[in-house]
Amino acid sequence: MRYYLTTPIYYVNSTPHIGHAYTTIIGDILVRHQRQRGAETFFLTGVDEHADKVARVAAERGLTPREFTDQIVGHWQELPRRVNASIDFFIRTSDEGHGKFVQEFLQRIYDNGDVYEGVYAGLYCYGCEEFKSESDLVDGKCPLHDVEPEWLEEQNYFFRLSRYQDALLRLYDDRPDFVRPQFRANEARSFIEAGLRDFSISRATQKWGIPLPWDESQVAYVWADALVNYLSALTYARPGEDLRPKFWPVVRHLLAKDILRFHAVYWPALLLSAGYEVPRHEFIHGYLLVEDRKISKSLGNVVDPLDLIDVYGVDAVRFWAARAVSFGQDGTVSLDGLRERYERELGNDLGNLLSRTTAMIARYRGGELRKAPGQPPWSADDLARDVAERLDAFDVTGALEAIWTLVRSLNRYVEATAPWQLAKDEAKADELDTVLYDLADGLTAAAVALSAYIPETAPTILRALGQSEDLSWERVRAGTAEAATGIAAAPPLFPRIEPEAAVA
RNA sequence: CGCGCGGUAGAGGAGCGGCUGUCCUCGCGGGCCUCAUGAGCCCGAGAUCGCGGGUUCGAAUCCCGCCCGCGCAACCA
Repeated sequence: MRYYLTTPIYYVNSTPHIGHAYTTIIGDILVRHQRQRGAETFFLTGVDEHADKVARVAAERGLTPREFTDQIVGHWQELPRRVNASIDFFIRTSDEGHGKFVQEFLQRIYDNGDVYEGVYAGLYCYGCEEFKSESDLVDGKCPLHDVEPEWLEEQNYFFRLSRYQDALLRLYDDRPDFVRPQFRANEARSFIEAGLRDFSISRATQKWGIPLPWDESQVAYVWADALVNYLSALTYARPGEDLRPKFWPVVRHLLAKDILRFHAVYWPALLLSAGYEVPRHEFIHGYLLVEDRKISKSLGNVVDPLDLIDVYGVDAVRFWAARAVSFGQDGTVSLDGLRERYERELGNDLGNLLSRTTAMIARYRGGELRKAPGQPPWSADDLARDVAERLDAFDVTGALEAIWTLVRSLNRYVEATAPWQLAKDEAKADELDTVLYDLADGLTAAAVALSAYIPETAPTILRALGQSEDLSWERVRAGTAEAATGIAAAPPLFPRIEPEAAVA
């Protein structure tokens, strides 16, 4: 089994914000989970560097574009590290390997007769030396230069998107799960149905970019360059190895709704034209809308996710991202919400469960866990199947909720069996052993199941229970815990955070 | 105009044809426990599941209409 997952490549000249972290975190949860199930995985993220603005800013600073992006790409390389995303490769569209591949890719489209010369017309700002869209303008003027852009026409190359209308409709009809959630597929499909126009894939006025192989006076336009990263990375991520046979087309693209059209319409058409299979799935998620009542003093409404990690820890932020908003929908989140989740769910439900479990094993059995399975009122086996099914379908939130149901069951089990009562009665020693075992066992299974979400904390739980740190998915089952000794009352997994520190 | 999404207890969300409106987080009222991170558990108050029709033995869940909020409408990562 193979699983290749991508995030979009982020625009290098902007700043990482919570939304970028969100996509990267969710992607990592999916990949880590598949890895637990024994899949051979590949996880790709990176940056898009070929924008005219990059070249312009670089020139202002007396740098080459690549020198400039070398300076700012660090923020983006930092992002996966800080959210503990287990990426396999970080692509930059200025990579030599990418450029070479894009040229090959476009040449195939060209050879296939899908490219023709046409006239591209638009509003052009001479100050910026680029075309502007309506949304770029303020009061009809370029906000940077405060002048009205001029209508300009240039000769460049177009891709015959219109030729792929029927093929795309067939794709959507044959593969209802190509784009998920379903309502996004509907959106894309109705867009296609309304009729597709060819689009320009090159720019004559721009110099920073990948030259077209058949006309080096023009460079590839952003969408003809950036999307191809998903494929190009496979050709050079591991020197001397072509990963395409392994990971194409078992690719899953993760992206936010703003770039649905390019991924769900343009990209499959480009692939078909170039003779590649289309991706296995594209999952479109919504926006994380951060409620900015009492935060965002100087940063507008941009909350730096890295700051949140400093306060609450990476696992808490990952957990929150997966839990706070139903994955796929838009959702409003707040820093209060993060703190609540941290204290109530991670601290009280899970952290405290480990504390009380280990404390009782230490106190009543001198730290010895005996293998004495009972018939607890939950089924780790059902959980394993349910969670796997949900994560195969990108239901990151639902899968977590399912695991949390187990965590809550364990707390209820403690109350129902009252081990502190059993401990008072020598005749009930076996019963106590069973309860303690069931608790440790359930917690072991929960920790393994949760490890994709909270990769730092899960092994800590296993260690505290004297269990192996093996995260294989087969361990999410009843009776997974082994006998152990030397179990001591565990320190808090998610200690309370002082209010001062919590003010982000 | 068109297309899409949403409108569920005080707040925010799951649920999307069937056991009495079930569940989750927070808030509110009451109680239990003492293993534990001022943690845990139970009970309760609180909803005509936007409005009006229809389909069905049965609808929050499907269909039609309407109202309200949001998004998209093509070169905008």
